[in-house]
Amino acid sequence: MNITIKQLRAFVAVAKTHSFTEACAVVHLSQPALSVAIKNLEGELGGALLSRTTRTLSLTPEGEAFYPTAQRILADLDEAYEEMHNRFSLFRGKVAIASMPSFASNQLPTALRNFRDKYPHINMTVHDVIAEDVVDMVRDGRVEVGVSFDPGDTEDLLFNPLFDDRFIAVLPQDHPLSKASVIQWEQLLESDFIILQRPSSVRLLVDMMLDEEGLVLIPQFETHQLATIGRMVSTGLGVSVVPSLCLKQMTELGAVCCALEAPIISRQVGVITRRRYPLSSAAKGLVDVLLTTY
Amino acid sequence: MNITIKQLRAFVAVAKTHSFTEACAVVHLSQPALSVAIKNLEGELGGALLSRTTRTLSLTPEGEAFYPTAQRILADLDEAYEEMHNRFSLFRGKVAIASMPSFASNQLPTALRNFRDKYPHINMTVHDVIAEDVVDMVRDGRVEVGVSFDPGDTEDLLFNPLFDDRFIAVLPQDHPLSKASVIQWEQLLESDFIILQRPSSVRLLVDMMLDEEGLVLIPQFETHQLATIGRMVSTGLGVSVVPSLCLKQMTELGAVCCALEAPIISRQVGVITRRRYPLSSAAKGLVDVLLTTY
DNA sequence: CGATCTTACGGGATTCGTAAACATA
DNA sequence: TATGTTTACGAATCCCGTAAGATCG
Repeated sequence: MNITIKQLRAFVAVAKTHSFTEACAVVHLSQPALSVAIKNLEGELGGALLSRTTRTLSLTPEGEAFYPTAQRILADLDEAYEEMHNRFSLFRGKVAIASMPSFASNQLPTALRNFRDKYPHINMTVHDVIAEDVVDMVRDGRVEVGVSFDPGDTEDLLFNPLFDDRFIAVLPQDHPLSKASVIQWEQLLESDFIILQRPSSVRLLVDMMLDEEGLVLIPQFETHQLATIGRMVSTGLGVSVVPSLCLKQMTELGAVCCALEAPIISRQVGVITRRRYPLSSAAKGLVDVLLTTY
Repeated sequence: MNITIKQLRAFVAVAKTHSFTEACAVVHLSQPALSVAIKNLEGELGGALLSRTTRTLSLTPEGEAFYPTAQRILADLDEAYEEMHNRFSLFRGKVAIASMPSFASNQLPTALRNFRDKYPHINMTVHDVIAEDVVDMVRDGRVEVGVSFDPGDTEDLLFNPLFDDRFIAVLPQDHPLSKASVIQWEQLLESDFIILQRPSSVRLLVDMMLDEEGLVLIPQFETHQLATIGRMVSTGLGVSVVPSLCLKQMTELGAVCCALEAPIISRQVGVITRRRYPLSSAAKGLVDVLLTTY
């Protein structure tokens, strides 16, 4: 079978206009070229589609049957072509991103806003999940882009750092240390402590660090929402530590934030994508926006 | 847009096999040729469909989206191609024929049998209507082929004669004329007469002829079924005239048929088709069978 | 180093447009 | 005869296959 799309277009044009001459203009072909195109198509199909004398032109019954089919195929093709063009030109498409909650609620919105301004017709899905799940979702392709801590040396993932996230102290406004520029961990542990519940990466990191330093933390309160911590601290129930990402949020909730050291706990936050798997144009655009926004 | 079907086939083959090398065999192309085909397709669409290193090959998200579409288009095309091929090769298709009742019930069945034997998969529709309606149905395209009397010089119809149909006398077996080889109209009119009711072409023709010859016919019985005439004649109710087409039928019903002359009423029976409108392959085949069967 | 895809290039087929021939109302 | 389609043919284009180059595991 050796049908070409040009032949189909030629046939549809002739069938539509009922004239070779008029169809010429439609397909941008000379009369003879169009004539042979139709002839070849008929040859491929095994019989005549058009019955033509110099004065009358009509479709054969077979041509009549083929006409809507040819139209449908061409329409389908054109639609697919448009669709692809739109995707590649980022005029439309979709992309899914997963982000750890702290980033999702603090920095991500402005990035999304930038992206939306640049590519208004891209459909987006945001998954607000804990840091470990971000990595998993990227790994098995449920999202193309993730924002989380550096997953370390992995064979199948790529990590593009955005910034350093270090832990900061969160204090009530009337706390004795609230005016200090830098606070030591040992100083902080003297106050009642509010901290995130166990499965979170923040908690795990803090536990690990304290263990190494030989410090002991007796949590007075545990919760699983950063916002709750902020409110509890600001009402004077105790102190806490959160990723610096959450500084703005904590301040808004009425708490005071201070740098924290000895040791400085910090992790790289960045964009995670799959290695050896290509990104969609939309995802490339999103990664680009993320990297330039921060 | 300059996509070609070959490019689509190339893409689908690569996407299916996940390998250029294997796909080569499928599309009967050399590796480099296939490579440029894909490259050109990607160029047309505006971005990459495949992500390829020397060891791994995967679809981009855009390629993933395009793959089923491309498959569908190709399947649609192949199906249309098959369909057309089948029609032109008379392996399948359909044709409608209209025939006047006398021919439909006497000669047509064997022709249809021949046609069916030759082209077993062609769908047929037979319209058993009076001679005038046959012409009308052909004229406005409700059927492609008609069998009827010569419609005369018409601008829009073609007539292909099959045979001469002359009127014959129908007599009871014990009728005095039943042994004659030829009967005159005047002799026949001496007996009681059974004849078809008015709108039929047989009746009109007979009336017209008698008028011209100055003969008078007083019908004893009128009916609108040829079979009824046959039975009435064979039971001795009277005599009649029918087209020679019906000879066999009349004989089977127990009547005797004789040639009739002075004048000989005859008309050409033949195949009617539209002028300047092409026939479908199936219709051509049917006309061919009709012309060769008689 | 081996397997695989890409680039380079010459030959061949296809297809185009111009010009002339042909056909029908 | 005039309009519109087909055939003929030279030219340009496109596409293929061979050979060499590049790249990843």
